[in-house]
Amino acid sequence: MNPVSMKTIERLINYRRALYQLQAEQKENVFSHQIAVRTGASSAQVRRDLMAIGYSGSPARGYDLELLLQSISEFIDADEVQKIAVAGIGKLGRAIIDYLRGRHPTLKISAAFDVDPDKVNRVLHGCRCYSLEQIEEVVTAHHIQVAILTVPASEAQDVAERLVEAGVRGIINYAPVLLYLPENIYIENRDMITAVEKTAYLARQLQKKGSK
Amino acid sequence: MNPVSMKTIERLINYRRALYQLQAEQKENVFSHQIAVRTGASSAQVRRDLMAIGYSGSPARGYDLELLLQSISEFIDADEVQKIAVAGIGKLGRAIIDYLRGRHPTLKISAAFDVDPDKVNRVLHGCRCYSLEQIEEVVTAHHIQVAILTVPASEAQDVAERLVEAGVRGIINYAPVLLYLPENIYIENRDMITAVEKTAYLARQLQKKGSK
DNA sequence: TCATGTGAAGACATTCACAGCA
DNA sequence: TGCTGTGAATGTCTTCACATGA
Repeated sequence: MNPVSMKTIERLINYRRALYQLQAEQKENVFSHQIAVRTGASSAQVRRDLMAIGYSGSPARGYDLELLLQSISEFIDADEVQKIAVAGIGKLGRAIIDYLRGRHPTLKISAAFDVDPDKVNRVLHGCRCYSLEQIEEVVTAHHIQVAILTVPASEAQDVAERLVEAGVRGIINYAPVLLYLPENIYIENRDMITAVEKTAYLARQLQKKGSK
Repeated sequence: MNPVSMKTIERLINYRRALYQLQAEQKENVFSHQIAVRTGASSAQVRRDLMAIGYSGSPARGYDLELLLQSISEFIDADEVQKIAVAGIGKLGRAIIDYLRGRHPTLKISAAFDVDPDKVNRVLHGCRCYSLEQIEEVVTAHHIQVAILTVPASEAQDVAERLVEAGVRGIINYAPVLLYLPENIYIENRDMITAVEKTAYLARQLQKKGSK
C-alpha cells in the first residue's frame, strides 16, 4: 500500500469519530458525502482517503459502516495496545491522565513521571508515578513508545531527551518550547499559548472579512 | 500585502519563540539559517515567510532581532488585546486558566463559564466565573472573540453555538467531538485522544522504518 | 438516477539555484 | 565570501469531471 500522507491520517481519525456517531444512530451504511458534511471535508476527499487505505464501497449502498470502521481502526491502531507515559504531574498532567483513562481500547497510560518526591511511588488516578531518574528503566521495561510531556518549559528539552534515549518514538509536547530531537522522532506540539495566538489571529481575520 | 497562508502563520509563531530565546542570549541580529535550525524549517522557507509579512534584512548582517520581533508581533497580534473566555471549569479548564494567566502581553482571559452553581460568581485563578445562561450577556459586554471549550463532549456543540451566537469568532475545542459551525468561524481542534492516536500511529511507523 | 473510483487538472507549498550586494 | 530576495522548478494536496456500475 502507498505511503499515506499525514493529512490523510488526521482526516481518517475524524472520519472514524463521525462513523461511531453514525453507528450510534443505527445506520448500517454511509455515503462519502455524509462523512464529508460531518467532518468538513469534501466528498471527493473522503473517497480519496478511503482509497488510500484500500477500502472499497459500492455505488449502490456506499460504504458498510461496520467494515469501514474496522478497516480504519486496523490501519490507525494496527490492533496493538500502545503504552503511554506522562511526564510531569502538575495540574495539566493530572487532567490529561484523568481525561484519557479508559477512553480508548488500544491506548493505555502505563506510567507517570515527576520530580516531586511526594508524588513518586504513589498511584495517581490509577497510574503509578516514578521519579525522573527511573525513566530509562521504566520506559524500557514497559516498551513505552509514546510520551506526553507536561513538565515546565525549562525542563522540557532535558526530559524529552531522556525519554527518547529510553526508546520513546513519539512525543506530545505541551511545554511552550520547541524541542530539538533526532529526525526519526515524531513531535506533536500542543502548547496552549501557540493555539491561542493562532486562533486569536484567525478570529481577527474572519472578523475583518465578515464586516467587509 | 498578499494573503498569508495558515502554514506561514504557524511558522511565524514558532520563529517568534525562537527569536525571544536568541534575544535572551544577547544576540542583536540573526540569519535565516539560525532561525531555521531552531524551528525545524529550511532557511529558504524562513526567508519566504519573512518576505510574506514584508520584512527585509540585509545580506551582510541578516535580520535585526529587535525589529523582526516587532514586525512579527505586529502582524500576529495586531497590537490589540484579545479577550478570551473559557467554557467548562473542570480539571482541564482550571489547568488552562492557570497556565495561560499572565503569560502573554496581548492575550487576556476575561471570563469563565460553567454549569456548576457552586462555581458561578466565584473567582477562580483570578477569573470570574459565570453560568452558561450568561454567555450572551458577558461575551457581548466584554467583546470576547476567542473561546476555549473544555465542557464534556455531550455539551460541546450546544455551548459552542451559544458562544458563536454571542460573537465568538474562534474556538479552541478540547472536547472529543467535531463541531458543526458556520464557515466563518475558526475551529482549532485540540482533543487529546486525537493527538495520542495520531502520535501513536506515527511513532509506530517510525519504529518500523528505523528497524528496517 | 445517484453513487464510487480515479485519471487529469488545478491550486498550493516547498525547495532549488542564482543574481546582487556588502 | 556568505548572506538575502526571489523567479523557476519541483513536489504535494485537493478538486474536477467522467467512466462505470447497481
